[in-house]
Amino acid sequence: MLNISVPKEAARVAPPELVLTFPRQARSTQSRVISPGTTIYFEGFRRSPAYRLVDGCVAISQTLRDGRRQIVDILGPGRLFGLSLGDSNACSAESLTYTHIEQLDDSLAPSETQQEVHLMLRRAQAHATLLGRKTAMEKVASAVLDLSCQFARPSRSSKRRRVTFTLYLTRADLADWLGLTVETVSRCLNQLKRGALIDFTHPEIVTILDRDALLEIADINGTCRSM
Amino acid sequence: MLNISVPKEAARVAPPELVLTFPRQARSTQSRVISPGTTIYFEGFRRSPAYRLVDGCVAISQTLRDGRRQIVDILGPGRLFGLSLGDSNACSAESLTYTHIEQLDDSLAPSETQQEVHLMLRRAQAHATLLGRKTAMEKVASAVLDLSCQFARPSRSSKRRRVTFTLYLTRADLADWLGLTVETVSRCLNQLKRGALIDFTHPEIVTILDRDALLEIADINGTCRSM
DNA sequence: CGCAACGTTGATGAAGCTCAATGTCTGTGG
DNA sequence: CCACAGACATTGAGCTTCATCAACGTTGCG
Repeated sequence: MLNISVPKEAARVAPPELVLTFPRQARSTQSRVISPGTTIYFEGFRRSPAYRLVDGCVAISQTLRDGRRQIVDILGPGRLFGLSLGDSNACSAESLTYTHIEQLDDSLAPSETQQEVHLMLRRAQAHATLLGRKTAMEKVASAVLDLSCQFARPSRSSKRRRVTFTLYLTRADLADWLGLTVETVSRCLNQLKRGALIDFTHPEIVTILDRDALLEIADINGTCRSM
Repeated sequence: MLNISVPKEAARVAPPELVLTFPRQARSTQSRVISPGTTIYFEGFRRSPAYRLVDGCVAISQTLRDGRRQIVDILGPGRLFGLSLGDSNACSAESLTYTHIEQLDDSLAPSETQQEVHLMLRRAQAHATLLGRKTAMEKVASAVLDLSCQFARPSRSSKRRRVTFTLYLTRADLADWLGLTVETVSRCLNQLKRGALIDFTHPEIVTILDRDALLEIADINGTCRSM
């Protein structure tokens, strides 16, 4: 007989009260700062407007019926999102920190949105390769490099190779992004720390100590290497 | 110490002689049929023209340095591909059977390519969720459903629920698509067969016997459910 | 303080990988 | 026609990686 067990997991569906609504307001560009953990739009619901992420961090995710969640992309400053075409959102979007977003009006140059969609696609493909074919260690190294590019702080002394960035993702977010568990993510990060490839004292402020070694492990294929 | 072992695997990089070249020819739509296993364009090389898949099956894939391969999408009749923007291909494209493709000229309605890019993105996101969060059984069920939609044969008697389709992918291709191994794919397919959800006598002609049960297992999120 | 959310660490278990043997099908050449 | 080779698929046995379960540490906040 066919005996298929669904992984048991508490339903982890986001509470719908948190969904963001903009006050009605005519014409001028709507801009606002939202708190960590705000759902900007929700998978399956009527399509939302598009946004520009001015500052902060947003996770784009999908959720299976039983609550398993997959973060499909992590967005940093400058990225656009909510550009889908259908009449419902394919994904949810959630802020991971205080985040400044701007609602896009229709006057945006189409080439800009087109470029963003292509970027999303390239990143989604690279991420599929990561999810399907990389080991836990490789996944974590890739994630650290990707995030260091998107969230690098202007290094005050510019001592080369020592990029520091804020990790807006919790270990659980990282796990949902990388197709791992919290524990595995934690173990990998600490292994990288012990190996002196990265450093952190607070769990959310990470410094890259040996970028080349990380690149070596991550086996990155262009997408992030060039970032 | 940091002890990261790379999965051992023979380099599986495609032989470059097989790369497709079109004969130079002015203006008229170029159309041709290519053999199974032909590389239409190669990851990292100068960007190719775009194509329409008239008939057959094409795999879009990426490869890690050590040869691990991830198939990022499987295309059936009607799909467009090679639409990337950069100046090199992010992925390779390979035919999996005798495949009729048409080179697109620039006169194509931009809305059509735009729609295709959005479709690619939606599918890549759904696939990321599959790769990161589904079990082997769920992955295989999802794949069977997806392929049955893209490659369903016109059923002669239209007895409902009994869709039959040609599985152009080998077990190895399925494994590379689903982030599994050949053996696991084979075991799952045979388990579905023993459970009478699908049937096949030849390994490449598959019949769906219980679509609802497959949907139940696959936990599909819209993308394919609606197909 | 005491609770809640998050992170770390260790012990154990299982899903899926690896390795190996065998089966099936197709095409080729004697 | 049959033997054989090669590619692909199946099946079983054992092992590895990562998930699960559990305990404990840390931080921040009412």
